[in-house]
Amino acid sequence: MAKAAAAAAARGPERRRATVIDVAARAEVSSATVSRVLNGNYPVARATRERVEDAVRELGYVANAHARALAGTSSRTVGIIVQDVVDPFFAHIARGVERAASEAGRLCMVCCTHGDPRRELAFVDLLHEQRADAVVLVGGAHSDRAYAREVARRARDLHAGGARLVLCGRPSVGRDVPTLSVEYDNEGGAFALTDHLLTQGHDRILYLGGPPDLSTTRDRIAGHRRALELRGVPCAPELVHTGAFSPVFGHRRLTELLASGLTFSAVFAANDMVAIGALQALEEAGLRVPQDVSLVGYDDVPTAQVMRPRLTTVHVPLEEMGRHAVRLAVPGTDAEADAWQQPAGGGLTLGTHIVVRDSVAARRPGPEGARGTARPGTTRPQTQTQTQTDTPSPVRHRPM
Amino acid sequence: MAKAAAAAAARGPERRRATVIDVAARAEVSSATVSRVLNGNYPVARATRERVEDAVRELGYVANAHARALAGTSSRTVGIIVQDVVDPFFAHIARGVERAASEAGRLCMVCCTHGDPRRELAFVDLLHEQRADAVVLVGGAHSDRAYAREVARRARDLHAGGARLVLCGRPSVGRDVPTLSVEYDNEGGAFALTDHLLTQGHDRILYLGGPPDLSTTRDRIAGHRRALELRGVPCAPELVHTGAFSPVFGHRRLTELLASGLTFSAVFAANDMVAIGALQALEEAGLRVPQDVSLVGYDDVPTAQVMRPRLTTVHVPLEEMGRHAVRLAVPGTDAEADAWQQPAGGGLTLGTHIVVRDSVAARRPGPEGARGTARPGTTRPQTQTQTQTDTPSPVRHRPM
DNA sequence: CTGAAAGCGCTAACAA
DNA sequence: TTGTTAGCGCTTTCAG
Repeated sequence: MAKAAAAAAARGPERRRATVIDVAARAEVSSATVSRVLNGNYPVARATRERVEDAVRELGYVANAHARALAGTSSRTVGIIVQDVVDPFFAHIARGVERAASEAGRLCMVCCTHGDPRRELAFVDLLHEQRADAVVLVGGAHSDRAYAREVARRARDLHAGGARLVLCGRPSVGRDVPTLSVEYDNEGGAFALTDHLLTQGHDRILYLGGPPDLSTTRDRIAGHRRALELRGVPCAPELVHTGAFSPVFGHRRLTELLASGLTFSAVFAANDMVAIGALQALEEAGLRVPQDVSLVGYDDVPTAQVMRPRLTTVHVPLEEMGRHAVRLAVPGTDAEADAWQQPAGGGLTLGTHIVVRDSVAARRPGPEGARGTARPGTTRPQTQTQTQTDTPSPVRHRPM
Repeated sequence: MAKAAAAAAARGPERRRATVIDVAARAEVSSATVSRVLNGNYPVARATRERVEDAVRELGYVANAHARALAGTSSRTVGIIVQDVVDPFFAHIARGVERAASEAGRLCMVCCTHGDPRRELAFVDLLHEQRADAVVLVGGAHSDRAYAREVARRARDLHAGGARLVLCGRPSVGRDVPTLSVEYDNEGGAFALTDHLLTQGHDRILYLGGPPDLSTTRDRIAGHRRALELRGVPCAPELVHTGAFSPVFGHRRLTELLASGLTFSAVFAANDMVAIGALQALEEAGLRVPQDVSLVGYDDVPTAQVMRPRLTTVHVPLEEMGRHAVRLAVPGTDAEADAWQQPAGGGLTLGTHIVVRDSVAARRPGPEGARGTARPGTTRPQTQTQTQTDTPSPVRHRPM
């Protein structure tokens, strides 16, 4: 009788799972043979294999992934760190990551930070402990020097251990830090959106929402400003109100702003969630969208098509970003081979484009006044979604 | 020099992570002491501890969760198996699971089946291999004898190994199979919804969507039928059209049905996603909701409040279900202690209630006709969401 | 308070 | 084709 089995027997009849040793004993082979049958990566005589398979079945044997990971083979997992699984922005990226991981034979571990940078760091560590093949850090980063350094350190640790840190939708943390990155043209999308609004005659555009210290917010505002400047429209500071990325924020803040008497003819919501709240606030104030006020969002989550009026927004290839993130980092993919060559260069940027729907109208000349057009949402013929700008994906896109 | 280190040296200068041995050597203590410092569950002299902590930092040591799991302590992970992380129904449950897991100091592994029962089974195995403390199986189950047996077998294996299979929103797989379960009053919600429609004078209600062989669909239709029978309304078979749980299905099928000349005054969409598609089909056909046709959904996902008209639906405590699922199964929670006592009894059912919004109107007497009310979506005063029925959560609810 | 040593379950040389 | 045997990195008695 093998040592392990003997020890188990000595421990008494407590709950115990079958191990390779048990299977081996039952099939009257060695543990190595069992391993070979299980992994199917080595020739095993048919009869032997069948005996082992029977034993496995009879014993209800289930391999131990930890022992397996410990004994050499990779853990076959990838980790993803997001703020919130429910937020469609993150959910879609997570789906991409999960799918690509699963296609690469990996399990996906999801962690939610709820916006706390410390939790984010802690999760990177946790995932590192799990020996994830890749850790994907999703969404805007807080622009904090010390924080970036912490991330950089972890990226190096991960890299030293054969794993990869992938930055998805956030800026690099340093010139020669071994991270991979999947970006989207955040600034360009914002530029195109504001330009669209400008073209429609809006010159007082309220920028609403998004945590002020987040890279995402910074980039979107940058694009917004660039468009403004290009048309020589002054960028009034009282028209920029950052805060959060939620419907609640959009609703609350816009309601306050409306009450304060601030004037504007269009609202650039920092993302679609904020736009949802903003729309509600506008409705409650008796303002029609787009007749009285135009409204745009960002991200193009599915709800944008369901809202009435349907929301004009910027399409971001969320799921695709997630897929690329793991493709870049996980062994067994074409992209991966290259990625390892370019220490800090493994970055790709996907294009964004605006999607014109029904929430923007040309600015009316007078202060108030009926525009004889149809009300949205009823028998009006469906306008097909129009693509304003659309660049082939992995190409940097700069509408101008 | 320690054995491991020697072996490593022999292996050459390849990429290698620091281990407890390395840390021990550097701090000039034994590996046992390092372990004690790391886990902080044992008294260690202050000076020693500090030496170890320094060594850890200097070496960039990161513990190996697999070795840890292997050496006895649990893997500290829970697994969740859903169809799709993007679908709000699953996303919300997943959020509950993730939060509760994280509160219990566990990592959460998410797997997506995309509706394939075989993938589901495969993931249970995978999660078992990972030695997850709990595996949460979410959403309706395919009513298949053999399949239920497979699930039952895995539940027993898991249980034998000290883990738990939690059925979330799906029926038990057998009398004395050691599963835990978190249900919601699916049938009751459907009953209440149909009853509401009936009360408004609708007697030809189209039931639309949901995979026909899914337990969820079966239960919802059962509630629908019960309400119909109770009021003596015949349940016309041509008014039940199952299929899928997506907007696309809702849109396509309803468009066909409308073209076919089928008559009905209300649509009971199998869930909110189907309702979204149905609404679009209705609009395209020039029918107003709720003036011409009433529409209800199920699940009460956030989008239901954003749609115009806002959707009347059944609220399901999704996130709460997720939380309960892990509470029940994971060591270190109050609920958990009891759960282990009751082999197959660890089940709780949360209540559902309908949420009345703007998508249902009393059936009009004549065939066509203007109802002088305002069009939805503009300056109309906001009707606050009304709660029709609402039972305290963990109590079985049966509107009647 | 600290060290020595025995595994946890599996894989991967290396032999046979 | 199959068996033997080292470990993988950590926790945990059992001594000291």
